[in-house]
Amino acid sequence: MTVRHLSESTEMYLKAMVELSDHEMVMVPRLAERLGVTPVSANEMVRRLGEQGLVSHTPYKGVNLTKKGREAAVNVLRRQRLWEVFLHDHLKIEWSHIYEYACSLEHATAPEVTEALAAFLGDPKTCPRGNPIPATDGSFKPLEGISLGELKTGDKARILAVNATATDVLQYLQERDILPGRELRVVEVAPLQGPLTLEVGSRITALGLSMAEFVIVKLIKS
Amino acid sequence: MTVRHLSESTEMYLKAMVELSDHEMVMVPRLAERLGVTPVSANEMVRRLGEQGLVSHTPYKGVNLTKKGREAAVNVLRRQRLWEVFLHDHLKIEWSHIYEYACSLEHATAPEVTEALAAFLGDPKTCPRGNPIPATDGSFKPLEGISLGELKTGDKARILAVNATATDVLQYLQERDILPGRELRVVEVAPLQGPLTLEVGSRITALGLSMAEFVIVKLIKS
DNA sequence: CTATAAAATAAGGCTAACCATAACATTTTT
DNA sequence: AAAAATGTTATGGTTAGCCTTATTTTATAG
Ligand SMILES: [Mn+2]
Ligand SMILES: [Mn+2]
Ligand SMILES: [Mn+2]
Ligand SMILES: [Mn+2]
Repeated sequence: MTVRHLSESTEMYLKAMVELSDHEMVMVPRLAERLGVTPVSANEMVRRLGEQGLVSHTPYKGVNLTKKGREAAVNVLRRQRLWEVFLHDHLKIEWSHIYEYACSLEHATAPEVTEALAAFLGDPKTCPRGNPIPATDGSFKPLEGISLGELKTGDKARILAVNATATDVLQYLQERDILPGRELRVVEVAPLQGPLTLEVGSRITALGLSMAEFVIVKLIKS
Repeated sequence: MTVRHLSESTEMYLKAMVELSDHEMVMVPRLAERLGVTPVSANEMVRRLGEQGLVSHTPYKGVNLTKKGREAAVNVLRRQRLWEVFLHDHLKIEWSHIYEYACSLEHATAPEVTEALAAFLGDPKTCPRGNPIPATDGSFKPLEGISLGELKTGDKARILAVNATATDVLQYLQERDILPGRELRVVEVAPLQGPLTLEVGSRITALGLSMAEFVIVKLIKS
């Protein structure tokens, strides 16, 4: 019954599932990509997670989290985002590095430490990448935003969150001032999956579609 | 040349070696006890550590750290003790739990995080268990104290450090106010490895020899 | 110097996560 | 309906860390 200690790998699979698509089914090869393993390895792991009652897999349809799995996953998210706040606000670690470091610490954090950290930080509601921090009971309101990649030429929007995880991608975005809170305007959308041209604070930047997928925005004016 | 990422297990073996006896040789079965593994497993691990140039093992004489191994070990100590300070002073985690929690976090802490944490904490010199915190370059002055088990009846001493690691042992000591900074007097030393009777702050406590070994004191008056 | 205790090694096993390569099943596209 | 693309499974590996049981080697105490 009690959720005994889950391995780092297990926690990363579960977290990847909420990050990729909360509640919807995820194809196993998508999980594999996100986690940097082969589809065969991801299938093996999904079988193990299934045996532990953390996920359910319908072949050719996808995997999703069970109640138990989702609880564990959301708890990992909580730990990760609390550490992100600490690393950013208190340790003054560079924004583009905090995800990576928090992603290590999250697996080494006991419940008592998690709750003490939350209290120390003043129960923050948002992490530096713009995402909501789940409460102790697992509740959190997902962002009501759309991907930057869905905007059309001329649209104006405010950046809500940046969901990239790779440090180099985060650094690339940080250098271009594509950060939570910033406002932007879509100057042009190139055809054929081409790049977006953006104006962010009087600065013009081109951004590939795959990177734009990571940026969650709220439309201000279309 | 560069010390790439060492596994948690590797770091724990190295740390155990400095904790058990800095610079002196350690018998492999002593390491095994400290780490809670069988002597066979410890021997296997020592072989692997030897292959990586972290330790050198002379059969029937003992193991010791190489320069490279000691550097890595001391760095683990630094991380551990910095986290202990954070957990104790900022998160207000109960004293008897901080070793255990810091012992998880230490392996998940990148150099940049370690240094930022040290700066945040104001470069503390001592951890809540009384031990010195090694500097970035690995330097630290070991405590010049003796084990509480070496005291004689009538001796007065001040507790410098408590080197226990098991949470239940730490809790036992905490309950009896056997903490760094406290002063005590040895009321009686029972013969045949028997317990010590101590007076700690007007309170009389009996303490087994094996626990007394964990307590490092400075003799005030004999 | 020999008996005993302690340390080490040999041998065989286990599990969690990974890998590659190949075969197979299903869905999607044409 | 067939072809192509995608997802899954089968098979056989690897590595790090653990385990047990049995044997061998060395140190040490009498
Ligand atoms: Mn992680
Ligand atoms: Mn540890
Ligand atoms: Mn073997
Ligand atoms: Mn197999």
